[in-house]
Amino acid sequence: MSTPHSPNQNHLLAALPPAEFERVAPHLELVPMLLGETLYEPGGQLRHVYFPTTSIVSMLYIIESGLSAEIAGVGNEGMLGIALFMGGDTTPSSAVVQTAGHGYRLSGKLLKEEFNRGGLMQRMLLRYTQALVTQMCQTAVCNRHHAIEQQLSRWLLQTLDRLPSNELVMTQDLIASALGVRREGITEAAGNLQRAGLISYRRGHISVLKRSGLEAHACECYAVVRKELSRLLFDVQYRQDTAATRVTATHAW
Amino acid sequence: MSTPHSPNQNHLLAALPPAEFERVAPHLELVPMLLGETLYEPGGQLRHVYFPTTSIVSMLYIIESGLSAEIAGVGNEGMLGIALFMGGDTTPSSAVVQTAGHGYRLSGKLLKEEFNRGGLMQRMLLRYTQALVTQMCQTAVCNRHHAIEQQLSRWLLQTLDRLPSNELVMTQDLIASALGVRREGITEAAGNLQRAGLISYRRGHISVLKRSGLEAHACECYAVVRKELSRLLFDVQYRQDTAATRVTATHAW
DNA sequence: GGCACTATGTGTGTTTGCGCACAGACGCAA
DNA sequence: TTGCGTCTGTGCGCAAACACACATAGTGCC
Repeated sequence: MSTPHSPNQNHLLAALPPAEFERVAPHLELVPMLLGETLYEPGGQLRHVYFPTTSIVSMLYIIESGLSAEIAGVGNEGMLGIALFMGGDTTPSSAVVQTAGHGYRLSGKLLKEEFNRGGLMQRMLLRYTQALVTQMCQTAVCNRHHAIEQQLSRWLLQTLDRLPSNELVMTQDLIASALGVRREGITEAAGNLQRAGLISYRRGHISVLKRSGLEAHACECYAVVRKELSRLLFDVQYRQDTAATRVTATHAW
Repeated sequence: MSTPHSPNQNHLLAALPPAEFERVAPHLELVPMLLGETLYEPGGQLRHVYFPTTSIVSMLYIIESGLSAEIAGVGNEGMLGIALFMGGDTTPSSAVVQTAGHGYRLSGKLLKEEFNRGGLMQRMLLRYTQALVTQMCQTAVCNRHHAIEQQLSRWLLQTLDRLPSNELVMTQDLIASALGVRREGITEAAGNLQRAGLISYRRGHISVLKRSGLEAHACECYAVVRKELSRLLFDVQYRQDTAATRVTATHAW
């Protein structure tokens, strides 16, 4: 990537008030996040939190039979490692990089200290956590009641929201294991979407052609989650430097 | 009920250190919670938080088609109204009384004040929230991968853990809408469990005969959630009065 | 006791998604 | 170019859960 990296590419970091940002900034560590890399193992001690910028990470549960399901995705709108400030220090979920890119890493110790100051950072992290909880709940309901094709549409839209272009690098196999369904199920659903002219793909590359059509195809879950995220993070206080303004302005929140 | 009521019947309240308990105790209001009563409407402003003692409340999502799914249950181990201290003030979920009983109500304003002091109350509420999140995630995975019969077993066990006896007052219809499946599906699954000698029931009353058998029948989700709750709330500081000791001692945490 | 209401049992047919098997097709690398 | 590995398309049969319909059996109420 030739694009210069900046913590402001992550919405949460960009939203921190100056004093709080200055305190953590020197400790933010830019790290590449490779496709398939495991950030957290279930039950493992969380040493760092991650603020994705150009990467996307799946939080997923893996059950005894080996099957898995994504319970939430995290991109530049959020962070990973919530269990740290929630006090649990670990979670039963895994975190796996779903789209390669970069992110900023911060030591868990520092984050906790900052959280415990009880300032805007705390307020923001808690509100983000609530948005994440909404996403998890909606996923639970979606798993129960919606068809694969609707879920695929939702998932594509959610992924798209975290990327700069309308193309995602993603095999059907990966999508299937994220949604917790068979690969063939995705082949069929994606085939329908392609025939409807909404997407097009070739071997690991999916392009979204008609976003609006995809929205119409998706279940309500997409809109609910997006709206709730927007509501919860809209009124957090934004830093007044140009970078933050630029980043946040690119989104319709 | 002839049993005397006490805030200590709720594990979270019982775990508060004396100073914090004394501050909120005068404002705790004992309220009856009637079967089917709606505590929170989706999107509605949360005025109070609830600490169930003998009642059980379902947090559920209702989708456009009218179908619903429980995403978590809350009994005397927890509380309702998390969105208040998370900063959202409202959630897209409903909260409906699933087993009639009592609980203590506290004004949202007071709870927020106490939370913002940053003391043990905050620590405890956040840890409980993480346990609740675990429950929600596990529900999401369970919805995806486990059969109705396993889910029913899990649900019965979770409900049982929140009740003093081994009998639950519950129609198949209610269970079905909690699990988000058809009533006939529950009839069939419950029939199997009954034939296996694990439960017995008659018109709205289910008795668990062999708890261990039910545990063997249930999916892993039950154990994961229970273990995580235990881990997260084990080391919270308990008040040293007899009531708290009694209440906490009745559970194998 | 009789009645109405509601809970439960059961049957049939349909749909969705799964499991497995395999064929083709694309893309990278030698 | 050739070849191999991986990704994608497709065609079965099968099982789980759904939708709908209706029969039967408790329970409470008058």
